[in-house]
Amino acid sequence: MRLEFWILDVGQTVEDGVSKVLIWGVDSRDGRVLVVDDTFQPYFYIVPEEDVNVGVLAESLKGLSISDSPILGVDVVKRKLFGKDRDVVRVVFRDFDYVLKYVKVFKKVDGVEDFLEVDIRHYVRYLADKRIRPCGWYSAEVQEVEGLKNRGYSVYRLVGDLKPVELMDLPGLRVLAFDIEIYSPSGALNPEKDPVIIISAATNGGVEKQFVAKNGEDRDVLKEFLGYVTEFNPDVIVGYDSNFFDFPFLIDRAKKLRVKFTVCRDGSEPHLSVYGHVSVAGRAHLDLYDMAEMVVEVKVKTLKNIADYLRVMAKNSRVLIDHAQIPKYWDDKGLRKQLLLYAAQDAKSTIGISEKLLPTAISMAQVSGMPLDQVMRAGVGFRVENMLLTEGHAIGELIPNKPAFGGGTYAGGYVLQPVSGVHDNIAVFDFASMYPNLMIKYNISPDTYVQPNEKVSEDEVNIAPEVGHKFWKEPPGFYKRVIEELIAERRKIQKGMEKLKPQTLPYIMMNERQKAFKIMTNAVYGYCGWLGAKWYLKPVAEATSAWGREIIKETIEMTKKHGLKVIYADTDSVFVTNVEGVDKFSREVTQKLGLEIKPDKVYKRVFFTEAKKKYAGLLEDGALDVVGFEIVRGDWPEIAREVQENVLNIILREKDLEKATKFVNETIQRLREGKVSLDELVIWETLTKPPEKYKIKAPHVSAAKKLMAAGGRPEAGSKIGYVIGKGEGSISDRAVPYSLADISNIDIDYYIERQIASAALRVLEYFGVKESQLSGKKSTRQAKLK
DNA sequence: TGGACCCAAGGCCAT
DNA sequence: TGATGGCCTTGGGTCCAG
Repeated sequence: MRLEFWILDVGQTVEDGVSKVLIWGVDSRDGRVLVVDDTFQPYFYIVPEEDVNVGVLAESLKGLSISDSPILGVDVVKRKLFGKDRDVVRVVFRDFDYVLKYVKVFKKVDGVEDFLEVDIRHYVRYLADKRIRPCGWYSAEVQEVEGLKNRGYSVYRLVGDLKPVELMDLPGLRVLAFDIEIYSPSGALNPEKDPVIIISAATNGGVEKQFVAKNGEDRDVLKEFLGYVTEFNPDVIVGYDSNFFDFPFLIDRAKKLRVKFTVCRDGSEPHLSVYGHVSVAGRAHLDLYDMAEMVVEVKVKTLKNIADYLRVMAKNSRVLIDHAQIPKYWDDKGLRKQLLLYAAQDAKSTIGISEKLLPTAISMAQVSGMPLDQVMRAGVGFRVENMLLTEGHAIGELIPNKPAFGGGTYAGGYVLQPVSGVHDNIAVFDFASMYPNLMIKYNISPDTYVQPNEKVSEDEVNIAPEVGHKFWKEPPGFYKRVIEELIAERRKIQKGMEKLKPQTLPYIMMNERQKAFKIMTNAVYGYCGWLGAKWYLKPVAEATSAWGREIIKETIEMTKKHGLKVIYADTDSVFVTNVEGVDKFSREVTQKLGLEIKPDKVYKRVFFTEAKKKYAGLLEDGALDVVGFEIVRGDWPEIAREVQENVLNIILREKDLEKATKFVNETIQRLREGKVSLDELVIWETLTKPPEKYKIKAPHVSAAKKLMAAGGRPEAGSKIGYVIGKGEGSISDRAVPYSLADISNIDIDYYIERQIASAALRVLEYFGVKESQLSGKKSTRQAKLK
């Protein structure tokens, strides 16, 4: 029979010595299905030493396989490695568990130089070789496996083809959000001792559930929750920090209570998988914290902050309870209601966030070819690499092993020193996707790179400026093909969108998809310069940025010839005086340089200091656009950012220096009078490693250590919020964690001098305002006292 | 002995 | 666990005038 289904998750197993690929999905009749393919065999390649006869080598390897061996075939095949033809030996297995064992055996054979593709997981290879992408519709010839009813899904065996179906719609996915609360008087969160008092759940169908401990007993909480998961049978499970908190705690707690934690579709228990991800078989588990990274506007990525930014909850109905207060709220019968409400809101926020972000995750899975539950957990490099596997296989390129060493840094984009001051009527032009287009134009790719010692005629190759790397003009390289395909796909989607109504689900999905194509296109350059990339080749990255510098410098020269003044330029953009004829200029640049340059925006007025990568301007619609300044930085306290924003607004809109200065002084006055809340003074910084591993003394590290002393658990990746208190010693000595701080013990002078005045003067200094004109500076104060 | 100056570490942002 | 360019703060050191 034929089965039409949408791929939700992909896994693998070995049964009776046979490798099987497990494809979980939702069929076109809203049924949940598992399609098993046992016809695809794992394999790897052996590269012979030079001067070794590959046929002889293959024969000698064949001799090593014993009668009941899992080896199904040893053949000589033609492939390419970095564009060079190679004859290699392909060894096919029945059971992927044997691959590494046989690598050890074959290593000892004379004439074997290297092994390739031994570390490619079976299902990853399956998807790449067969060009199957998760989160898409497929049609398969299958046979139902009987006797497996009443599991909430049907099982099929693939007996024929499996081919894509052009369908943009999504199946009716069932999404479950969950969130747990722990009763831990010590605050140490120990699953051996501390019960799970509340599990809150919310579904995309609007159902909300709560499983609450009775008399502090949590065995039933877990059991009832598991019962509900089985009953609702979700396709997608979402949490917030669920990879590192909710799931690990529940798994450990269930072990302690001897409750089988059966959240997987097949009744098994979840396990820790690649990229530090908790994998739930048959369902896609997404930790939305992984997606919070994309929300760059939110600097401190708590569930509440992300939910508020995405407007998934009504703000005024919020209950907020500090984690340390949970035991108190639980113990007090009067307060417990609030705790239950708080817990319910967390689950509701989580399902709300998932509704906004799931289309993005699905699109990234489609474009990268990675399963939905891994794609947002995996780094950008792995997403690109996964996408490249498919194309590599299609053109017979072997996947290289990661380089063991080498590398080093190389020069990047060119940044022009800005002309400082205020400029009126400035147009900004951008080269659209500059690096990918350069890679296409000059055929820059790991398989077109010409080794320095190779003899070539100059008209056969493109030679990069400054660095001199050469790339064959023909045939089209691996990257060129991939990038052109990505661009073409994106155009196709954009064209399809023209027929759709905005705000509808199909439109939103297609918009997310075209964005995903753009993101992946632009990520190829970053990938090629990444030391962890299998296709890492420094000259590829180095040549791309060198051509980029050439292009932007030529553009700057052309601008001058057109009589336009260049105010600033950074990598792929130029800021020029906006006069009549700028359109002609951009057409000429596009034509002469063979790379499309487009007008991006126009500033009615824009301000530069002497610093690069910092400017602020008024756009034509009147909005203030701030780039690089403290206003947009998460490591400056709100009070300083607010002052700077007001100063910039006053200067750009009203050109009123006195008014701007007055505003700063009023804020300083407000701070002195204690009319400022602690929240406005908190400085947030990320702990990038455990506090004890820092070589230096720094305020956020010192604050983190104080937090630990008070029972907190800051770790690598935690955002530390701190304020600077009064007293003796360095700033670090006086950094106090936000939660332990007292507004009456704030070092007012520090905030005035180092934060408010510092941020304000960054702008005001260019208009001649001196430090001494800002009231309450320590120096002036001391002078007065004298 | 205190201030000027320099540098490395660290974090975040622009592209 | 994509890249480089760049700004800025902090702490710690040296040098030197007084």
